[in-house]
Amino acid sequence: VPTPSRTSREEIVAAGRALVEAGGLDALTMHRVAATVGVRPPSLYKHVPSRGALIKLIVEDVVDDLAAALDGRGRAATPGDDLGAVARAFRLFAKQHPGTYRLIFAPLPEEWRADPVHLMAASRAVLTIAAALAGQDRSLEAARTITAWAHGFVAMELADAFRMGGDVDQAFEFGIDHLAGAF
Amino acid sequence: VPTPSRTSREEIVAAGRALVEAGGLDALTMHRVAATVGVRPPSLYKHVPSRGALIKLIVEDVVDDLAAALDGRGRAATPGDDLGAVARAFRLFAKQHPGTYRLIFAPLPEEWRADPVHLMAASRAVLTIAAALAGQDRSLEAARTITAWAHGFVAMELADAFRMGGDVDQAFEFGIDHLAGAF
DNA sequence: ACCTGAACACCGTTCAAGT
DNA sequence: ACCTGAACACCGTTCAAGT
Repeated sequence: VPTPSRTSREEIVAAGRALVEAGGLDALTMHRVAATVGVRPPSLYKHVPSRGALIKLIVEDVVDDLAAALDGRGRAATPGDDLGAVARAFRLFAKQHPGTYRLIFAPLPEEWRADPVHLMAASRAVLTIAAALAGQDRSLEAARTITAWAHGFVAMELADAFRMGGDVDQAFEFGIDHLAGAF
Repeated sequence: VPTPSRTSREEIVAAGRALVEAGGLDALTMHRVAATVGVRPPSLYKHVPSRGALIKLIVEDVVDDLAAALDGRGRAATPGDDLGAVARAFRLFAKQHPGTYRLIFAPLPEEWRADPVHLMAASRAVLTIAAALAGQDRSLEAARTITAWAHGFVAMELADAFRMGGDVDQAFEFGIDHLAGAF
C-alpha cells in the first residue's frame, strides 16, 4: 500500500540549512533533521542518500542565494564603484549567513562539494568587473585576486582572526580602494 | 601507588596533528588518538581536558610552525620582493600541511580557538612588509589586505574552488605583483 | 598518579516489518 | 511507496576500581 510522503527533500534541506546556520556543521545530525521535519531518522534516507549528500544540497542552495545577492545590485558609475558594491554585497551576505557561508569554501570531501555550475554562477559578477578593471585577457587572474581577498577577509572576520585592534570596516574599504587601483 | 605516565601531552598533540593532517577534523577521534599513543580513550583525559582543548593545542602547534616558516627567509632586495617571498612561503606551508593549515582559520567555537599570542607571532613578517610598502600608519590595513588575499587564495585552492581553468600559479604571481604595486 | 573496563547518551546507517 | 523500531558500529566523556 503506497503511503504519501510526510516530508520532502526541500523541507529536509531547509531544516538542515537552519541547523547549520544555528550551530555549524556539527549541529547537522540526521536525528535532529528528522525531528525538525517530524519523521524518524531512517525515513530521511528515502529522500536523501546520506548526510554528505545533504551537506552538498545545502551548500548548493546557499551558493545560489549568494549568486542572487551578488547579481541583484544596480550598475555603478565606474568599475571601481562596481567592485566596491559587489565586495560589500559579498561581505554582507557572509555576515547575514555566517554559519552556512563558511560551508562554501570549507574543505569538504570531494563527493560532498557543490557542483561547479553553482560556483560559476556566483563568479559571474566578479568576472565582469575584473574584465572592466584589468582587461579581458587578464580578467581571470584579476577575478581570482579579488575573490581571494574578499573571501579571505570575511573568513578571517568570521573566525575572529582580526585581533590586533584597528577598524575592520575601514580595513575592508582600504582593500576595495587599493584593489580598484591595482590593475 | 603512583604509576609513571605511559604517554604525554606532546605525544597526544603530535598524534592528533597527524590524524588531522591525514583525514581532516573528522578523523580526529579520541579513540584513534588513544590507539596511536597506546592507551585507552579515558586515559587521554589525564593529559588533555577534552577533544576541543586538543584541537586548540594542535592549532597553536601549527600556527607556531607557520610563524617559523614565514620568518625563516632571507631579506629580499625590495619590499615588493619581500612580499613575494612571504606570500610564496605562506602558500608553500599551506600546501605542505593542507589538513592542519585549514584549521587555522576554521570557524571553531570560541573556547577551541588558538590563543592570540600565536597568531600575532605569525603576523609579524607580513606587518613589517606592509609597513615598508604602505607606510607605518597604513601598515595594519595593508597587512590585512595582504593576509586576506593570501589566505583566501590558498583556502580556495585547497577547497578546489578554482574550477574555471587558467594557470593557478600564474594567478598567484599576478596577485603578488599587483598587490606589491597597490599601496 | 595514571590506567582500565563498564557505562551513558549520543551519532550515521541498514534492514526487515508494518501500513 | 514511505515510515518505523531494532540493531550495529561507532563517537565523547564520566567514574569507580585497579595498580
